[in-house]
Amino acid sequence: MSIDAKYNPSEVEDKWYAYWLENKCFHSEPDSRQPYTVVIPPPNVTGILHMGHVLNNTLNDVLVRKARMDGKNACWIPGTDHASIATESKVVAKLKAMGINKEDIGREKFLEYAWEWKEEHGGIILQQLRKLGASCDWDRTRFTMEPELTKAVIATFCHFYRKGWIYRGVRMVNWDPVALTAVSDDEVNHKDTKSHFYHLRYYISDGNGNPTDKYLVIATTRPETIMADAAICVNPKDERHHWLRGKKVLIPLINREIPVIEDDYVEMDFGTGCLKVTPAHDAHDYEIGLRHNLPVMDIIDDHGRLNEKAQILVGQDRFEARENIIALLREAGCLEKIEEYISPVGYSERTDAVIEPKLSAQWFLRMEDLAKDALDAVESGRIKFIPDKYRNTYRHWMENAHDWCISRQLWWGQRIPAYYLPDGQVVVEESAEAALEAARKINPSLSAEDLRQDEDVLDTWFSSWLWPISVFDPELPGHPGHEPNKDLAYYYPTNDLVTGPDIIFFWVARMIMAGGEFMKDVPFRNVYFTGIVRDKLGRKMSKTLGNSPNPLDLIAKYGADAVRLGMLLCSSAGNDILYDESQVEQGRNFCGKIWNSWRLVSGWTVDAAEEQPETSKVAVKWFDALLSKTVEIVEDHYSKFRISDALMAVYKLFWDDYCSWYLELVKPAYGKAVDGRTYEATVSFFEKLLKLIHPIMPFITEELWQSMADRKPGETIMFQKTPVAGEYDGRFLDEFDLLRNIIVNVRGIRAQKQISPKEALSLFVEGEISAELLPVICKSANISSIEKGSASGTSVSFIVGTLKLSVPLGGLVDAGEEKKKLEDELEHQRKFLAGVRAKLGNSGFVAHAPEAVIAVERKKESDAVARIEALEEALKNM
RNA sequence: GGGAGCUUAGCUCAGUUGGUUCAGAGCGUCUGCCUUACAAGCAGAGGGUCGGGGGUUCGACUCCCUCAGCUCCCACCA
Repeated sequence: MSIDAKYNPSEVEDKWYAYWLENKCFHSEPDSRQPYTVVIPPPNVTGILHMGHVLNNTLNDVLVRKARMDGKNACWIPGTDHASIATESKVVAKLKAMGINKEDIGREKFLEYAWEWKEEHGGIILQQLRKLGASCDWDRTRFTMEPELTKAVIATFCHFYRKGWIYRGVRMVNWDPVALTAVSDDEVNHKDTKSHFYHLRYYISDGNGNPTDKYLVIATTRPETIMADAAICVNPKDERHHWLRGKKVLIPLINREIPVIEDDYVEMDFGTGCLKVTPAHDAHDYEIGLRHNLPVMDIIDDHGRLNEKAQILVGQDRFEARENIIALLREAGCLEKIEEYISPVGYSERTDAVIEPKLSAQWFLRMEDLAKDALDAVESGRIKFIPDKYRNTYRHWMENAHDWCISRQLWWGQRIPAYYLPDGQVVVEESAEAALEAARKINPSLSAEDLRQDEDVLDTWFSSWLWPISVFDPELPGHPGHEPNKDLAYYYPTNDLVTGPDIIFFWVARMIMAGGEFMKDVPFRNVYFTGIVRDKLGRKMSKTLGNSPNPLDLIAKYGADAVRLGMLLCSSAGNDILYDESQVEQGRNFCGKIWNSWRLVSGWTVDAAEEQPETSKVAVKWFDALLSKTVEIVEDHYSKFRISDALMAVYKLFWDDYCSWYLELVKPAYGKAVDGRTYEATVSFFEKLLKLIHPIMPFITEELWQSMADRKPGETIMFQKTPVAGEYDGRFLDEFDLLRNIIVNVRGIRAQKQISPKEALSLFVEGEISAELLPVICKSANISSIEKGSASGTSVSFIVGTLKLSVPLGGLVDAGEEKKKLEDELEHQRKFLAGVRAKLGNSGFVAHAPEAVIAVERKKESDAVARIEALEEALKNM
């Protein structure tokens, strides 16, 4: 677009993205360069872009573009996750709206609908990422449920099964009686709910199943489950209940005999100290049941109704049964009292139904060895977490890792490759054919129809934990002996992973496990944890609050570069992000600044014969040095993943130093031409600045880089080399800073008549700054090297750069006050010196501190000595 | 209940084994400017006893103890 117009992002963004695609700028193949690899945290296939994705993928893209410009072979693998639960529930909802029930149409038909849905809505998010400028290698796009990756998942299951680490067990799941499915722990919302605490009498049995007149009292919120009780439990330390030892009690109404047992789990001061143990309907009770070998009786069906095992109230809903059983208990004289009670109750996130703990057979993967190795990978430093604090969280979890329940009662996902024989035996094989073959070794007469495959699918994370491996070589997971293919050998391990801390266990830890198991190597070197994006009031962004802006609207309004910068401005690793649209405005403003600065320079007329003015010489020398210094700082920030700091350093270099100082200094007077040398330098600076900014703001930098010179077809700023820091004179930079302070001060004095930096500079160089201004300059410029002149103490000399100025002090300094100040300073310096020397004399410090730290201390020591000498000298002369 | 972390300017946050120029940045606010790249701009200014208290030290935003407030993770008490 024309430089004379106002910058309009929407005019250039699609153009350059198409250009990059057309020239295969994102594509990577193994070659002799060093690879830089990242895999995207695969978003849900049917998801749409939200602010969290924007943050995550902007950070990822900055890292990838930076690495690419550093000359590495950058490869960013995009893809999506099939997200069993989320996707299945969306499909179920859609079918429901069409009047179709999942169970009625059956598995095959349902999956057809699901795939149809995926084809229709899947991958929208990947298109949206392009709007953001994400430089993914789209040729390598993967989907966790595509055939190749599914094969990898199944092979992995078989691998661990053969290894003996996968087993079938019983577990308490969160059953949603409305959706008729189990939901994961994090899909359960615990809400404090008003309920009742029912105190019930259980009469002691006489040993023959008949009640005696003695009884104990238990407190429960769920009286409708008493028919499933397996025991009454008390704390062994609870002396109040010692008389119950060895006794049996009778369940009210049905008079079934159950034992009294003892377990530490029971809190003595909660309720009555007696707990009814109902293994089938409470997770803790189930654990107790296991410890004490109690029978399990399940009296609630899938719809939350009492079944025939309950003996009474059969067919009633659990809440209805609760009301009714209270009446029966009251009649039977077993109801002691009812208390009001607030208790946390689990609700299904999706249906808001009260969750029913339900026992069911599940598949588990043993975590013990996997967790140990994965913990070591982080503890040993082979994987770094940014910020480091998440190591604690990680360690805590890994040391207490429970076995991983990998089965899900869903249809959308990889179906568990376990096949049951008619007699209940099970074979696990990669395919139905292989399973039949294996089954025939047990029973040769079996046919394919006799085998029944497990109905459940695998946890989504059981496919995404293979992601960093399977996206390159789907053959390898499950077959650790296989030779990695060319891609995997070249790109693995990946370098950095950018993701949220909420999935540190679900995903990050498990990828580390899979990496250790199949590659004997970590899947990535660094994990950068982003925070949660919140609104400016600190609330989580959510649909119901309506406080989440649509990123695409933002991009349309402000441009992708502005959105990226706005997002990065407030993002330090691991902290939550309080998003505010004003940050995006700031990004837009920065685009405008960059644009307009080139508008200025490109409009200059150049006269090669013109001599370069002194001020321009100084300005060029200064900015060249400052650029080098800033590049060093920026590199340091990037190396420590301080992205927002790197961004801010570049931002200030461009706006404050390049635009406000450099351009103002070299700008030719109105109607005059600029000299050739200054022009060349300016253009070269601008190009370097564009390269520094490109990883953060890819579109505007490409547009300007393309327009500032004739570029060859296919050329792009994406593959230009990051500017490298040259040698520079640090002292000169310091002097110039001093000069800037003085100029600022001169401006302040002459506030009524503002002068340009250039004017101020010449005033100073030509000695036109009057003596009366110097004491003020001295004060504001914080000049440390004030030298007392004559013994009378009436004049000072300033040393600024190579200039030495001397002026009378007049009555500005009180001699007595001054002496006191110097004495105090001397005192301080002596103490300081003693402290530093004590530190240096400490053999432990010298032995363990790095060389650089010791050097700093030595520098402090010599500086302090010099200061003390100077102060002593000054005091002597007063 | 168990674990982790946070508290620095009006807001959002930096502050790298305690050290002199370490009390900072960005935004916002206030003041003055439509100066021919840019009012989405330019030039300036003000603003914090670093949550409270105590301790260690020559010296503490930094280390220790304690109190208060907030956040997150895990478990959710029959």
